[in-house]
Amino acid sequence: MDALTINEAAETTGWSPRMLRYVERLGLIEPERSSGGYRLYGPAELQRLRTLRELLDTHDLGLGEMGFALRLRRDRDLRRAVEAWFEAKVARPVDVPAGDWLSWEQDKHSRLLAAAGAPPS
Amino acid sequence: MDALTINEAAETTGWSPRMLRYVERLGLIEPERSSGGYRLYGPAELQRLRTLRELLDTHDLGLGEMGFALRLRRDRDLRRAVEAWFEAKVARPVDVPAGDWLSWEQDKHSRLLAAAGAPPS
DNA sequence: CCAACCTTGACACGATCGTGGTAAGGTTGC
DNA sequence: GCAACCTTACCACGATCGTGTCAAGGTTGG
Repeated sequence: MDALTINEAAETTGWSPRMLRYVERLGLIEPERSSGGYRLYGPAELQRLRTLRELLDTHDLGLGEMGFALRLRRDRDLRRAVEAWFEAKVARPVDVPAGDWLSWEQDKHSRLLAAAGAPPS
Repeated sequence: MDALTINEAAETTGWSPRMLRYVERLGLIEPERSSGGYRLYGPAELQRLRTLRELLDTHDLGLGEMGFALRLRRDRDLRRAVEAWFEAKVARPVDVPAGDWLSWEQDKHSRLLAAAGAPPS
């Protein structure tokens, strides 16, 4: 057989079965299912589980943070919005009439989107 | 005067003073300081505070997640490691001798780093 | 067919997050 | 010089996270 059930996968990867289900719910590793609904972990999933553990340990990350990273890479709008916000720190427009910035509402947002493009730091 | 103190900034942005300090501790918005140590919020910071609020609301984000996004964009190693892990989901090598993958320890990591490069989804 | 395993769902519980308050002391500006 | 504001540093407290355990029921395979 080429696929392990959840307890076997837990033993060879060091994760607990509970955590494997949690990791799946975060969308990070979603194993195939048997016709009856059993999770089936293949070599690829097992390896990814091991490297995931290593990634979390070496960079002191949490699963939630990896879940957010996944969201970032799946949701293009979100990614662009977040990047735009950070870019604004650099690409600050100064052509706003003094005294007017208090009423300068966030339609600036669109301007930010137009000015996309990250300079190599 | 062109810069507001923390309470004034709080009033015009809707954040609480407490939260402004928190946002600062996360590294998201770090206002200048007066010679005596008072935080001084200029137009740019005020605008960023407003757009930050909007970003969090429209995408249902938390400050912690934005803090992580900041980490991602500041720490090149972290960003590459995270990306490499996600890329591995796609760029799965199959040239591992069958039955041997159980002992295939995570020195694969280096291979992953070597195989960087995102295909346009 | 039946023991051993898996499924989802619920309750639990310490740790961290998001947010507020308060205290002790320094800064500003009229 | 002094009232009003700011600073940092704590204690607090509900909410969520990470993780475990248990219960009721379905699946697998010899």
